[in-house]
Amino acid sequence: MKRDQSTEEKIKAAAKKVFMTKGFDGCSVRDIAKEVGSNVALLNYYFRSKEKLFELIFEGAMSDFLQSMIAVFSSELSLKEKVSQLIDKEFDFFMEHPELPMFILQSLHQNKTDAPMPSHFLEPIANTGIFEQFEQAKARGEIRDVSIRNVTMLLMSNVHYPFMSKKLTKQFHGISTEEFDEDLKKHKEIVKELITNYLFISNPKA
Amino acid sequence: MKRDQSTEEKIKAAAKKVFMTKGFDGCSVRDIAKEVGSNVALLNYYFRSKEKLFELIFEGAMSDFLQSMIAVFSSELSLKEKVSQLIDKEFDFFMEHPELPMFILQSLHQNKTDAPMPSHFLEPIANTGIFEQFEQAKARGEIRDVSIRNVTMLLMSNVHYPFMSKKLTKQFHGISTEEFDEDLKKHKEIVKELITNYLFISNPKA
DNA sequence: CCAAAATTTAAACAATTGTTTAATTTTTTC
DNA sequence: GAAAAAATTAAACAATTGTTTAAATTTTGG
Repeated sequence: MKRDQSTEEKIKAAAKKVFMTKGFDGCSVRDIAKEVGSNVALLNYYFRSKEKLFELIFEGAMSDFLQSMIAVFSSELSLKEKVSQLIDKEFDFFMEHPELPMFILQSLHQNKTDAPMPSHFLEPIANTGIFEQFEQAKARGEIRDVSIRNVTMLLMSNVHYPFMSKKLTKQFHGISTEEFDEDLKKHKEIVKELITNYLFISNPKA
Repeated sequence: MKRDQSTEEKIKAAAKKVFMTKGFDGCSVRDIAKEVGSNVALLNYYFRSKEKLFELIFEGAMSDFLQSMIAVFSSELSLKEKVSQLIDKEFDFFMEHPELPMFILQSLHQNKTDAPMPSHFLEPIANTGIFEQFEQAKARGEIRDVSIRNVTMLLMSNVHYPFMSKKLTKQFHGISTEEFDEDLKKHKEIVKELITNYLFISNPKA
């Protein structure tokens, strides 16, 4: 029956590469086939349509996107250490996959459907108990009286945006990729200090 | 010679609307023509090609994008007040044009050319003297020893990203547009406090 | 080794793409 | 008001789009 598992995987890898860099609208199925080194018909043989193939790639990307978050939240650390580690791990992760934030946000942005995020993405995060840990820390007066939604916005802004704005930032300051990467590293440290300083009250209950 | 200035403007307005929401690759010239309520050929009569029309729209968007920044920097305020006002004004501006950050970053991201930003965009900013004001404040010990590039990254991240991530954030938290807008307002205040607290040393020279 | 199944290919499909041509309508100019 | 210029249209163009068909090739199972 099955002859070569690797063909299906090769197509997925090529599709991921092409979709990530050019976006759904910015590429043709022939672009992907060329990347695979095969015929266009093969793509539809395995994945029915361009749209179906894209949905598969997007789901995988979204899963990766949320994975590093879950790993940190599942640990047995204090909230302060979790926040610090989250910033660290997410930065390291996006250093390896710098195109991911843009791909996710752009795909959602141009997605016609307002379909809600499937629960299999969100439940694992809720199941880490991070929300309860946050509310308890707030109740104990260890952190500021700020909503977790606002903390999330703060974290995502500072972790995702720099990777999305590489071209704008490089052109804006007229700097090289090396200089930009230096700025990225420094930014990570600034954000860690900034957010932990803001969020955590130095003398709890005092 | 000229009959109706408004036709050219109507096409530009339609192109702006369509390009902004769907992106260059996500729309056809016929989409724009339909938005205008006229023929496709009219677009090329006025603007030669889809690409030329897009470049025009993009340049205008980039100009708007940087304009609110220049207005604040040109004022006679202290650095601290400028930073605070910048966040305020940029937020208000993007409330009116929420699709602008995504359009700019996405267009740059998929732009094949690595052409540098034209100087007519950057010079007005440099001419405000903001860079000198920043370095002087640093020399006086009023602000932290952090590069202006890192401050820029901090500001842009927190000001642009929330408008780009609306769909992700709404789906992530399962909230309505009204709730999201409330979060946005709160985010603005948090960012103002966060960045000014971080950047400005409370007791200079001490 | 041979038939059946699975895989891969080339070719064609109708629809859509950006652009151009040429004709028509509207406006301007004198 | 008639000739000239400008604006607008319909139609066609070649190329590209996603998808399908049918034939060819390769692999599998007995």
